[in-house]
Parts: sequence; C-alpha cells; structure tokens
Amino acid sequence: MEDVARRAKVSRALVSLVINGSPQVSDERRRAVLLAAEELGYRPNLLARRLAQQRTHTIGVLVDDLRNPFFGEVVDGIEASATDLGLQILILNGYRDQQREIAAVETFLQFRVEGLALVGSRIEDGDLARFGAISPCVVVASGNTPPSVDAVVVDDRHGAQLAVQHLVALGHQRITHIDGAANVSAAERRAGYRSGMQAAGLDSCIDVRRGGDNEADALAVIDSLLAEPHPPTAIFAFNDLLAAGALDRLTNSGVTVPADMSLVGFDNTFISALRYLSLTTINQPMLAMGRLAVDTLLHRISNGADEPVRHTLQPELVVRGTTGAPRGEGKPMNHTGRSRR
Amino acid sequence: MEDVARRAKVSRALVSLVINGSPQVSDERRRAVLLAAEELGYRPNLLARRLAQQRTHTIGVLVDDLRNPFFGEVVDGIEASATDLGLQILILNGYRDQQREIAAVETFLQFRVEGLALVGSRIEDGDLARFGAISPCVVVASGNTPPSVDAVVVDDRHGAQLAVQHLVALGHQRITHIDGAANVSAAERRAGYRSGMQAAGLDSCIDVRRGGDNEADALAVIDSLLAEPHPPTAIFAFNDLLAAGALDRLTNSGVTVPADMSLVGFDNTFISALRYLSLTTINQPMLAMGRLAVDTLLHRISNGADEPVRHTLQPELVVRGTTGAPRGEGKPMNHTGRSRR
DNA sequence: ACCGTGGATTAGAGCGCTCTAATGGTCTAT
DNA sequence: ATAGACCATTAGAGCGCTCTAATCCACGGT
Repeated sequence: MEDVARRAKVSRALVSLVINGSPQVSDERRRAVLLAAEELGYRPNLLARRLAQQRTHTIGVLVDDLRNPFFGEVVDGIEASATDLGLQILILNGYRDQQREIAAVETFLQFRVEGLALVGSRIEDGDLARFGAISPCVVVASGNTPPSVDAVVVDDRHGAQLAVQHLVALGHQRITHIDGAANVSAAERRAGYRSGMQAAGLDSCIDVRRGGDNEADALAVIDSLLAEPHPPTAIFAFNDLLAAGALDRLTNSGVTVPADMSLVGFDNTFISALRYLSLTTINQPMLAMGRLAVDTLLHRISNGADEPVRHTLQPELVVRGTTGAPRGEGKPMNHTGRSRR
Repeated sequence: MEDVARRAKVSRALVSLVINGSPQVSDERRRAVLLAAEELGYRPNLLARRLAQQRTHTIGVLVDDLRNPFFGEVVDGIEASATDLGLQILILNGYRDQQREIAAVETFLQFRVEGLALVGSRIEDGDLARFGAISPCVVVASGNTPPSVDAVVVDDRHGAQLAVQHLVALGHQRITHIDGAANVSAAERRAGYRSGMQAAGLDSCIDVRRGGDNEADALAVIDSLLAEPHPPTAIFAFNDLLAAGALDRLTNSGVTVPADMSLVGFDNTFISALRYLSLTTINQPMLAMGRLAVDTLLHRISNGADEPVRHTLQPELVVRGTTGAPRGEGKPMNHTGRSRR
C-alpha cells in the first residue's frame, strides 16, 4: 500500500479511499492510484482490512455433513442470500461429529464472524446458548427444539402426516414406518406418522420398525417384513436413502412397486428424483431455509437479544412413481406402475 | 489480551507465549494466564494473529461444484490431509462458472492463503499461470493439461480403455459411447474409448454420441439408439449420472440390463453404488487425489519455482450389475442379470 | 483584502496480535 | 564477592490496513 501511494504520489489514506470506492476522490487521483495498483499488482490484505475495520462481513456456516445433498442445498440458499447482502460465508464441515462441530464454532468465533449458521448441527442446547450469547446464531434444520437460539426448521411431523395421508387416500391401511432411529428428525417424523395413522382411524395398524439413515439399514427390515404372514401394503421411510434401500430389496424379492407395495421417502434429495428410482417423497424447502436463516441472522444482528424466534417451514408431498393403490384393496388398482427390468 | 494480562498480573507478551504453548513459561504464570483467560472468556483474534505472524496456515480450496459428490470426496481428502498437517482450509464454491471461480481465487489471494487447490476448475491456463506466480497452486481433477502449474489428475483415457476392455472381454463389439460434450474430461475419455476400440480391432464399431453431464442428456440418445436397425449391445457413458439416465430409458423401453444391453458409467460416485442401480463404473481415487494435492502444494511451498509437476493417478474398473455378456453373441449368456420390477 | 465555505487530501492513532532484543533475577563456578 | 550463564519475563516495534480529525486549497461573497 505504501508502495502504491508512493508511486501514485499520494498518501496511504488516499489509496485506502480509492480502494473502498469513496466518492470524494478526484478522478485524477483515482486514476493515478488505480494505475499504480495495477502496475504493482497490489492486492489489499483482507486480514488487515478486517482487523482495522473491526468488521468481518462474514458469517460462519457449519454443516453437519457437507456431503449430504440436503444440507448442500441449504448452504446454497445461505450463500445466495448472503452474497446478495455483501456478506462472505465461511464453510466448515462438522463430519457428523459433535466435538468437531464445537471446534469449528470456536474457529468461527476466533475469526470474529458476524453470525453463525449451524446447519443440521448436533451441538447441544447448553453449548448453543453459550455461543448464542457471544455471536448471533441460528440453527437450521435441526430437529431438536433449541429454545435458546433462533431456529429455522421444517415441520417434520406435518411432513410425516402428509406421507400417511397420501397413502391412506390411495386406500392403504397397513402402513409401516421404517424410522430414523436416533437421527435428529426421527422422533418428530415418528410422531407425525403415529398421529397421521390415528387421524385416519388406523391406530391398530401402527407399525414402527427401527431403521437408520442409510440404504443398508432398510434391508433387514424389508426381509423381516416380507417374512411375516400379513405384510403391509405400504412403507413410509425416514429418508430417501432408506427408501432406496427398501426399493432395492423389495424388487429383488419379487415385490413390484407400487403394485404390490407403495413406498414413500423423505427429503426430496436428488436421488429420489433420479428417474430410475422416481421415489414419492416429502420435499423440504431447502433453499428457502437457507435464505430464511440469513434473514434471521440479520434480524438478530440488528435487533439484539430479543426472545429467540423459531421459523417453521412447511414440507410438501412430491408424488412420483413409487406410490399407488394397494392391490385388490381400497380404490381400484392404479396401473401406472412402471415396468422395469 | 490486555485485560487478561492485567488480570493475571503479567505482560501481554507473556499471554501470547502461553496462548502459543511456549515451553519457556513457568507453570505458575501459565496457570494464572489460563485462569484469567478462562474467566474473561478470552478468545484470541485469528485475524490479528495471522496479520502479525505473516502466516495464515490456510490453503484455499476452490470447488467447481460443491454439490458434485465426486468433488466433495476430493475435498474430504484435502481436508483430512491438511488438518493432519495443521493447515486450515478455506472452501469456496465456483458454481461451475469461470468468472466466479476467478473471483474466488482473488478472494483467496487477498486472504493471503499459503496455497491454492483448484478442484475441477474451469480457469484457463493463462490465468492459472498468473495465479501460480503469486501463490503455490495445484489443479486437481481438471482434464485439460495445464502446463504452467502443478496438477493432480486421473488418467481418464486409461479409464475409458478399461471400460471398453471390460465390455470387449464380455464379448461385446458394438459399443457406443455417450460422451461428455464439452465437459473438462470429455475429450480424454472419448479418446480412450476410441483407442480402446481400435486396440480390440473394433474400429468399424466406433460410435460416439453427444451426451452431456446429467441424467436428462442421455434420454434422447437412448431413444435414437433403440430406433436404429442395429443398436449396440453395450453403452459406455461419460459419467454415472448419464448412465443412470440411460438405465432408466432403457428399462422403460423394455430393454433388460444387462441381458439386452450392458452399461458402464464413470466416476464411481455414490449413486452408482446405490444397490438399486448397481452400476458398473470406473473408479477415480478421489481421497487419494485430495491427499496428493496437499502434498504437491507443500512440496511447491518448500521447493519454490521448479518445473510444474503432474501427478497422474490410475482409475479402476468397478464391476457391478449393469454389465454382462451380450445375448446370443460372444461368450455364453450371463444370467446374473437382476430381475427387477 | 478578508473571511467563510466546502471539497479534496493527509497525518497519525489504533485494530489485536507476534516477535526480537533487552531486562531482570537466580544460580553456579571461580 | 563477582563474573558468567541461563532462564523467565517484558518493552516496544511492526504487521497492513481504516478512520477521525486536521489541514490545505481554491473560490465566492462582502
């Protein structure tokens, strides 16, 4: 900077003004500075600027699992909205590990980020409260209900109800839920399934099986289901991956989907949209969640320590090819069933 | 820091020493400082540290498309290796756009990163050379051959040859390639397909169709292929997504895979591993590429401006369920063909 | 000729840390 | 007792920038 100033025959302060696009610089000087900067290959030091400015214009985005397409899309929403507002985002991956997530937040804090967005975080409420006291903080897409910081979540319970309602409308009664075990949103979706079944007067058909969060977790469940004397006619899985695993095992066992068995996933990740799977699922408004997270953060930044707010977005049913009427029961059979290998 | 020093009744310098874990601090003072820091909730300012240190311990990782699982895995390799070495990584998404990628690199440079890893970058060689002159720089997984900076790539040509060899060994002759159009690695894979066919004496069967990089791009190609009087018995697609699209269109058209048609993808992304697809594909050693990228960067950092090096890793064939012998031709028919819906 | 005005420019302190060189203090050898 | 050595501690400059307040310099009005 010194060098640029000397070369342009102005003071360092003037260089700073030019770099920051101040209007009160004569065109003549501005050109001189720009030229000198160009010639010297000058690039302002962001570290120094931020230190001096006492502002970082940065929000820290912690992603529980960067490889999860669901979270990836939320991050895209955050980034889009943040860059619109001239904020930079700093992404750190939590690798599905609470300790690493806490460490990541520490890093953000040391960086003096102006806000924290925790996407799918596993951090517990106590720590959350601590962080929230230091920096504006919003939790995104974490099923548990953190009362101490702002949150942007989707109504998992309602999503599960939508799935059940869809199946019931098609004429299904014996609908089994393969759950998400200890995953963040699992409890809510389980509850939604239960209340959906009850609302349809199907209390006696309620059947929850322990699943997990990936493809393989569905396999054994399907096997045991098919071995039973009276298997269900429909399955609602905790997420798309589980549904994909179920689909594989079902078709390999000679069960035709959806003619013999209907199948609903959750999340509407791109794998459910793969034509070959064409999974009926429940969509979460991922981009909207990301945007809303930034808005919430900004609101918190300007309005200080009000009560934490909680934004709940609504999921939507996405009907694709894995659901239809049950065979010989309820409504007349739906023969859109795709013929596959 | 001032406050901590005062509270612990020591100088600022001593606080700095304690924070940095210097061995030459008496236990007594160390404890006093740590206590004071704890009580005050002191968190060192990373910006200031780095400015003063003149080192950032950070490498900038530019990802062409963060949502692409292939790149995601490369980044994981980079991160794992970097954190082992005490380096922080800064991730920026290029959104498949050259302008945004260049802007991202600018940001990295302003941050004074100590190295640049460009994953799947679309930045051209001229700009690359410019960046490489400013900061150590390694290009990862970009098919084009940048002579001016270090590179870690996979041998796409060989990968394509492996695919062809596999199909030929099964007895296929009419093998069509659905290419990647203008994508970075498309030309190399095309060339590998061609040379593989030639090596098998199948020059006359060479058939390249224009594809793209996603599922939908395969649809029209399959339609026209099936409309022909003498369709191929096998298809080698530019990537897994394209193969997934092909698989869908084929099965929907009543073509059984692999009995009537074999199919090979490329990348070994997790979608090819989905049981329901079970795609034969070509694996790229993604984690290894990430690690090697960091090694290369470190080597460049310590060894300065030698000639650029180019590390080429070898791809591998992963046989799954979409390939088998052609019907009634070559070797006896392979009936592992999965029965599906 | 003088003052006031307002825009362009600059001096210089300060952001929070690190790091070198200097200082102080204790211990051992003479 | 004294010099030397060695360790723990500290003073203070410096990292590259921003930002406030001060300065400078026309210019117009009286």
